[in-house]
This record gives sequence, C-alpha cells and structure tokens, in this order.
Amino acid sequence: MNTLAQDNCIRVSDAQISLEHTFSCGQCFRWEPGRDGSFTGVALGRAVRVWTEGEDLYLRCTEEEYQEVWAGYFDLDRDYRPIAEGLARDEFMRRAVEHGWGLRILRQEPWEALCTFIFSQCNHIPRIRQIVDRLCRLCGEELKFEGERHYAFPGPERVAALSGEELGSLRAGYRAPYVREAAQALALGQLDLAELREGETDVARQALMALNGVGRKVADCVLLFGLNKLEAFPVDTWMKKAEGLHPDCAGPYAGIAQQYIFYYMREKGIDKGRQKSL
DNA sequence: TGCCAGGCCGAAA
DNA sequence: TTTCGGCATGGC
Repeated sequence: MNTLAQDNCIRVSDAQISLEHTFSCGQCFRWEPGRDGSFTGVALGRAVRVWTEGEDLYLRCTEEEYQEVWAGYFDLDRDYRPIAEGLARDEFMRRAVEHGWGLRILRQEPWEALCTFIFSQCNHIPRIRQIVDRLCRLCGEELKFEGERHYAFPGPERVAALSGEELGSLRAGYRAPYVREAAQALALGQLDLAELREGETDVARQALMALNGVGRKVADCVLLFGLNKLEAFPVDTWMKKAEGLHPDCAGPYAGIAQQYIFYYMREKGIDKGRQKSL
C-alpha cells in the first residue's frame, strides 16, 4: 500500500477496502452515497469525499489532511488480509468474511461513537442516522466542502448545554437524557475517553458502563468503534447463544469477527432464532 | 396497522 | 441469577 497525491486528491493503492461494506455494516451513521459511486461524510471535524477504482482508494483532500486524519480514520496502516484469512478458518466465518469483504473497522471519534450508540439502543439504523443528523444540524459546526454545507459532530460541551426543548427536537425519545448525562460527564471531566483508549479494555468497559443508559452492548460498540479495542465484542441480544459457537468471538480480533457476523446476518435477513443452524 | 429495532433499567421471581 | 415490563419513536 502506498499513497500518491494527484489532481486535488490522494490515491491509496491496494487499500483493501470496500466503502459500501465499511459504511453500511452498521458501525457509522454519517456517510452518504453519491450517484457516481462515491461517498461523502464528516468525521473528526472534517468533510471528505471518497471513492474506489479497482483496488485503489481515492480521497478528495490534501496530503496533510490524509496524514493527519484519514489514514488513521480508515485504519489504513493495518493489514486486514491475514486477519480476514485467520477468521475465515471455519465455514460460518468464511461465508461472513466473504460477504463483507473489504470491511474495515473505522477509528471514529470516541465521543461520537458513545453518543451515536446510545442513540442506537432499540432503534433502527435509518432512524439513528436521522437523529444523529438532526443533532449535527442543531449544534454542530458548519463545514463548507466543495460548495456543499456539512456539519461536524458537536462536542460534548455543546450537547451538554442543550435545552430540554432542543433535546426534544432530536426526537430521540428516552435516549436523550442518557446522551445529555454522558455529555455532561465528559464536559465536566468526570470521564476521559482519550485516557480510556490508552488503558485496559476491561477498565474502559467498566467506566463506560457506569454511565446511565450504557450497558454491555453499547459499551463494547464504543470500545470497538471509538477506542480502537478490536477485541471488544458487542454481542447482540440474539447473538448471545452463538457466542460459544464461534471461536472468533474471543481473541484479539473478536470485534472484527463480530462485525462480519452482524453484517452478514442482517443483510441476509437471517432469523434471530436460527443462528445455530448456520 | 402492527411489528420491531446494534438495549437499558429496575423490580420481581 | 434470570426474567420481564416499560421506555419513545417511526421506518417498514
């Protein structure tokens, strides 16, 4: 894999990524597909457009932005081939990995991961996207990108300062107070997500679960998608019984395995009670 | 029109 | 320790 700056964009050769699978597998909520096959999204306070041609990934950004933001966000320094090959050693995982080929775990901003996965509880992905979009439009910083208007994900201080009426306008239901409490904990320095990222996974999990409205599932989603803990395994309620069936539900890449499983089973519309027969 | 969703919480058994 | 109802909302 190497990079080349050309024509106002960055080309990453042999990037081993499927943008479709990466963005639609349920790990993130802020990427929009364009008619030309590209995707436009906002992360880490920046907007960008990305697309693939063959094995190459293209990003509409400067080389400086690529190095500072996007190489890390897309986890492009990590070689996914041996990981995927290792996971695919049993038949079920082989099918899941084949289905989700090119899926990469994004290194999202920790607070955004926490906030969006609190919204995710008992919710549909399209509706999660709408709630997150309303939040960003309500209080996120406006970003100009190629003549388009985008909005950054608002920091915890801004969310903590929202009025009850503003929170209600998100139409997030009973999850809104959970998000506000989490935002307040961060804004007041009672919880430091950057610190958790550097520490032990179990310690971070316990700290996250101490928040009201954050259980094991949401905590592990934050660990996996926001704190780069690839061994975290966000077990779905219906997936609990399958936990013992797949050896990849443990180990250093359990989170990646889990995301392949989640994406595979959701896309295939596989019934929740039938996972044992897969 | 109902069903149900990347759940969590607190009470009851 | 496990089970269960309630919680808001709206896409399908």
